[in-house]
Amino acid sequence: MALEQSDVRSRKWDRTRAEILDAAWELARRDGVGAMSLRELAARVGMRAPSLYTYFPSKNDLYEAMYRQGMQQFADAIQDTPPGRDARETLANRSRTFARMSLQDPVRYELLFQRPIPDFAPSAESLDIGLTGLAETRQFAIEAGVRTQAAFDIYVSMNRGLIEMQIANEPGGDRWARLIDDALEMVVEHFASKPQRRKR
Amino acid sequence: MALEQSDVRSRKWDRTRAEILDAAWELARRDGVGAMSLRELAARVGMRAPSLYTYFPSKNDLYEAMYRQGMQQFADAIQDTPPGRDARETLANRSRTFARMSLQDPVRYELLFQRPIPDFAPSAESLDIGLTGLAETRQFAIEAGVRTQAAFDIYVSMNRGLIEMQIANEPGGDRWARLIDDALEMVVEHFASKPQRRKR
DNA sequence: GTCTATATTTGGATAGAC
DNA sequence: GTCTATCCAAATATAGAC
Repeated sequence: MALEQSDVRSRKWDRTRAEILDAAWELARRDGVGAMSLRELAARVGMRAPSLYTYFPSKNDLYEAMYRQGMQQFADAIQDTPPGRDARETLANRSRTFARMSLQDPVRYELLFQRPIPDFAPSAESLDIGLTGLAETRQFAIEAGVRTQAAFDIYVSMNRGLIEMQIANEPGGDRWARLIDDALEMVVEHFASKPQRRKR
Repeated sequence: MALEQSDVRSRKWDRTRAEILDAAWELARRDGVGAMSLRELAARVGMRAPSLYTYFPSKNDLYEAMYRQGMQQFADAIQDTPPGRDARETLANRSRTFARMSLQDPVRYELLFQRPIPDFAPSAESLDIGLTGLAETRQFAIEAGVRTQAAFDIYVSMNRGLIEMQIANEPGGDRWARLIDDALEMVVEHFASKPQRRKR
């Protein structure tokens, strides 16, 4: 069954759009996400700047597409993480995946979890992409004995703290990254080994 | 004993410079440290942009002055932190001071501990300002039972993680900030209550 | 020391021809 | 869809008068 012409056209359009997006990530990795210019981005895909507007109505829409794609990559990776023999292992595996994804591409981490561009705010729809995986992870944490929201917040902050120290102070190294497993196990052990009170 | 005329002049120059620096912090707090323009900064102190060059040779020199000042404020606050009854309390007090300073002015935190401006790198001299206080804190940590560099890195990362989660997700709130004391105590307890092996 | 005027660069975005 | 040409805004920084 032959494709409609409009389908062919839109598939080409999609491919070009994806190519621009790839080039945008490359450029962001080189110069920082805030220092990316449409002129240079266009040059990288063999175009002039105005042609980009065929694919993205504005620069913020480009950021939005990058944000959504990055968020989707995180969500996919988290949900593709193999479960362990118990909830505690599954939680550890997911945390490792999050750390690996973060360290693998610090610029993506920056765009998703810090606020590097003052004028850009991701859409609620894009923000939602990660919520399902996060809710699942929270359930594994509960099963692993990290029961309260506060305990889970500490757990997540421990992971994030080591990741951000690694990225900020020694990108590409492992001084902080190599501590992640032990540090997270410490948190789980702390909360799992004793009953948690609801209030203090 | 009368001041030399050159002293009078330089004191006025110092005052104006300090006034510009204050206005720069105000502006950075409002717009973000990367979105600060010299035109608006000048307007805030009743000047035109070119006049600022009498006090700062370039915008990067202004950033450098801000960085140094912010670093000095952190160093002073840390070293003015009252000691506790033992090393563990002193360590906790210092960590609380660091967190309080961070949350009190997130833009200062950002300038000092993240890299918000791609073209700006602080001088080695400015970076050194915090080193003495950090080395002292490390000593208190050792006395408190947080002996290895890795253990101290985890301790610091726990504090930083909670601070950054608070700033990034809920500036002005306390969802993560209120967990700092307990989380840091958990880390100290973990390392202090058992002998630490040098390697794993 | 401060000003006006301006150089220079760079950015996002649009108009309209092809 | 892509281009050239251009607009418009904003930024840092400098020259030279006062």
